[in-house]
Amino acid sequence: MPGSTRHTGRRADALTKQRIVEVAVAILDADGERGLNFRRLGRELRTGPGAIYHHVANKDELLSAATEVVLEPAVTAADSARGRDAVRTVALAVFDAIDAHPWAGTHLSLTPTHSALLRIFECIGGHVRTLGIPRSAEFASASALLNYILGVGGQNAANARLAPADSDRGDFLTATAASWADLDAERFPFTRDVADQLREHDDREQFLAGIDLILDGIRALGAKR
Amino acid sequence: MPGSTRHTGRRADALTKQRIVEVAVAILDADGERGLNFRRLGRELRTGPGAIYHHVANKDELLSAATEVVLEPAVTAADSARGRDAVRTVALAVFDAIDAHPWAGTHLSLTPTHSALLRIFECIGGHVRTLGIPRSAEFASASALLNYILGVGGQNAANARLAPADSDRGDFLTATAASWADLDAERFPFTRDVADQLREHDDREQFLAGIDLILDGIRALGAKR
DNA sequence: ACCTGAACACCGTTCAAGT
DNA sequence: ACCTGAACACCGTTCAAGT
Repeated sequence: MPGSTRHTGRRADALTKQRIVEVAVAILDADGERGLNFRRLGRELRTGPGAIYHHVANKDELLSAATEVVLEPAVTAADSARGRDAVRTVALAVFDAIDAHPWAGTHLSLTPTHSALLRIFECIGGHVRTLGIPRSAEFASASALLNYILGVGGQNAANARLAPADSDRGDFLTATAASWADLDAERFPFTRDVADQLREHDDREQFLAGIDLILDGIRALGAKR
Repeated sequence: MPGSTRHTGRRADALTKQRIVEVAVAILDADGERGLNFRRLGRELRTGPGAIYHHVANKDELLSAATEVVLEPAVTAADSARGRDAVRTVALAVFDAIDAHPWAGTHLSLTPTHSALLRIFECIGGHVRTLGIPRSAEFASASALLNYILGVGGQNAANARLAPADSDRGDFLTATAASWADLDAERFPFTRDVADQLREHDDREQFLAGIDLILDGIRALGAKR
């Protein structure tokens, strides 16, 4: 029988960091960060809460490891994307990962030292370097792109918390757009006017438009030289 | 005697939402979000934790009110900034508020519905509207600016948590720069190279450089018409 | 060495009892 | 009407006892 063992202290389905993180990701995807705790994790892994600590140092490390798992496609994109679309490719990969796993966006926004960010930053920087801008502007340009990506990611994550996965996202947008259209005409003329655009916009497309604005701004630095 | 009262059920120094929020801001500034709890708040206000709930609905509302207070200069800037520097003015006001009160950056990143953001968005949008870009691009452009501002704010807040107020910020930057310079030369050529720039960069200046990149990108949209 | 789960510390929130 | 603080529910984390 595969996996059969005697009943020693160890379990047949040995607890590993990988299994713990997998279950954590499933809980996070189902119920968000609020749904994840060591008692529930223990229950789903058929053990006590203390056992988890033999494999992860604390909840923060667990969240980081879970974030690493769901950001894997983005990091892979970062390691291999080349050419003029490299930034758009990796940016979209990050966007999609956070869209599918909003809790990861929150964690990344709160954890600028996360190792995935370093590889994404490197990818962005490598591309920025091909644009022929002054050396002194490279760091700021790459940082601007990463900060924008994290900003959108954080907002997306927050919006996902407001409009839970099971609720209708269209209803949520419609309600927000309606409240914008109702704002005081004197104080909020712009916001009132763009209420329609909010209703019909595509998050992903708009995210890319922002990336393109920054890339255009960076290219303009090169042209000025 | 001013303020003297008999010892009825009410207190001489009546509990008000304003006083509660003031004390909360002081605690948050001193010890961050981790330092704020209802027991401590009660102690400093010479009452029990339950009394707070007569004036604020819960901790989230308390954090929002505290954020509102420290973002007041930014919101004022948003309501009055005019002309070509309007976006830079309001962006810097937000930056400075979060720099002085990092916990507010975290809360804003997590709360896209915060009323202060609406006024900042309106200010940004009003300026974007003067740039002569297609109507269809206005919403995305204003959103890009706000998302960038919130992204930087969130990162700043996270960095402040990593390098507490009392520690030397120069040491922190030096240590991070050193770790970047030590990265694998094959996999992280860009990050290694910009380690020096990290060491010497000015956060505020770099933040503005990013705002300018986006504004340049937006202006390019107008030129294309 | 790894697992177990009771216990500890801490915190948001509620509520019955007070004035 | 507002205040008080004990109590409840919940959770991260530790640790003595097990195998």
